[in-house]
Amino acid sequence: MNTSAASGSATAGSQTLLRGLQALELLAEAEAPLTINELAEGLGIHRSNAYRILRTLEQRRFVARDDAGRIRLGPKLTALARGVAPALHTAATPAITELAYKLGMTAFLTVLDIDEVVTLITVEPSNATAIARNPGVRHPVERGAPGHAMEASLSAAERERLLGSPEFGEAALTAKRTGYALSRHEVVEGVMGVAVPLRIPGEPPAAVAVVHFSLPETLEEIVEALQGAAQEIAQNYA
Amino acid sequence: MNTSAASGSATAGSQTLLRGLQALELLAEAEAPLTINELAEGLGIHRSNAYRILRTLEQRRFVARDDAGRIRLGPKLTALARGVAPALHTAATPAITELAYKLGMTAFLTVLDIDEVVTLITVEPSNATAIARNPGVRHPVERGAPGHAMEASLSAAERERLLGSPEFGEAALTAKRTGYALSRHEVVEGVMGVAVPLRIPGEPPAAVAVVHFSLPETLEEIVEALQGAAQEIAQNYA
DNA sequence: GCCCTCATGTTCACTATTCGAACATTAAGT
DNA sequence: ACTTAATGTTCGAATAGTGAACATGAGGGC
Repeated sequence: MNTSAASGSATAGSQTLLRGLQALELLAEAEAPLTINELAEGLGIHRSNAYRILRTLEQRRFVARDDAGRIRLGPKLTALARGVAPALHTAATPAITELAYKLGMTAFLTVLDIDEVVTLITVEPSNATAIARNPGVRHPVERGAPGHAMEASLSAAERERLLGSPEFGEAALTAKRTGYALSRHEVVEGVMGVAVPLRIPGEPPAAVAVVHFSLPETLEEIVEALQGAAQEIAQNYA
Repeated sequence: MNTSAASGSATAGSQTLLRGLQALELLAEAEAPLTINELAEGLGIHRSNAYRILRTLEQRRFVARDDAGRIRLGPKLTALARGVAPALHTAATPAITELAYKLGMTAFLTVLDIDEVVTLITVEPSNATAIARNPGVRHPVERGAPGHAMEASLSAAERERLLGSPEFGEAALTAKRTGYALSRHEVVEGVMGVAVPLRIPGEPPAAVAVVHFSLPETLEEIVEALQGAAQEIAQNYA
């Protein structure tokens, strides 16, 4: 038995746990709840194994079954997600909120997860046209202002370790020089983003950003506000 | 080997997966990142097992190690949490936002996870004094207006299956009659909550709620706005 | 410098745990 | 009533998990 991992004599991982985690990923990606057959097939395992995994996930409330017996992620995961970078969350929420209302734009905080940008906090001021970049949204670093800003905040060695090469991208080099990053249409069509990096020792590389529909005249003001927010977060950080 | 579960001849769960999930819970509850020793001890397992579990969790990015080698939950979990009740999320976000701005109070959506209330969505209008009830916050059903409202929306049979007894609490009975629930100081000291139930077939019992510092004169208006939001969500639900 | 201690990480033989074919059971078509 | 399909469980064979013991490295005191 070797589904490409978890075997071999070297130091491997745990097969059953791996499959359980993959089950969670599968359920998160599926837009509709899955049946056991779909789950077993998706994992490439026998149904009876899927059952054992399911029981365990259910027992810990990571998943729940709806009226029709279909399997879906449980609210427990939302609770778990609260444990992601709690100190950063606490330090950043007020500053991001203030930023959003001050500029009248959707503001957010992102962190770098190896080679992916993950949105942690989003605040939409009431007057802003809704630009959905909800917490949990994820995409490669190469796209979008926050990605460029975070890439720019890495040392060559860090970049190599995380992204596999020490050579910075065009946009990141620009951001390294100017201290902020810009993007157009890179993540959401028709939307522009501005971001500044935020590095806190012990926390992953992060960025503070806002998005808007058009290039504002007041780019300098925006960058200043972003940098102010970043500083405030760093200071409030316990 | 029987750490109280995962053994026996009947239909049991998976030991390794169970421990992996418990590791995630442990990391979520710890306010600071853990060392491997702490993790192994917390799980009551040998260090070498903790390593294998850790490797697997790391491989899937459920956890990450910081510069000091300490273990913390990864942003991946925030991404996963996006898969929790996505249809409900989509249907509810606009209505909750509108509600918050209309009433000038912190508004939120909760769901019932067996016997616990979990907050899924929170919106704070700019003028509201910050009342932190962030997504993922969790407490027993017995406390708070949303809990009472959701309890009231259950049938006796459902209540028995979920909570172990078919006998409704005082507050839930009141809510059953009036159609909304009230609470004071039950979750956050000095804060009052108003909630209405929201049942959507295929989704867990939910509630729409707002919180405020004092009992407003306009309770009727608030209840009407809440009911309006609940209806809107039900209609937008795909 | 040297020795001691504590924390991290890996190896390997033994066995508990997982695997999956086969068997039940219920539901929905035809 | 017969067929197809989906859900759930059982049990011996085979594999993946367990933890004592072995490495390695980083301080800390003397």
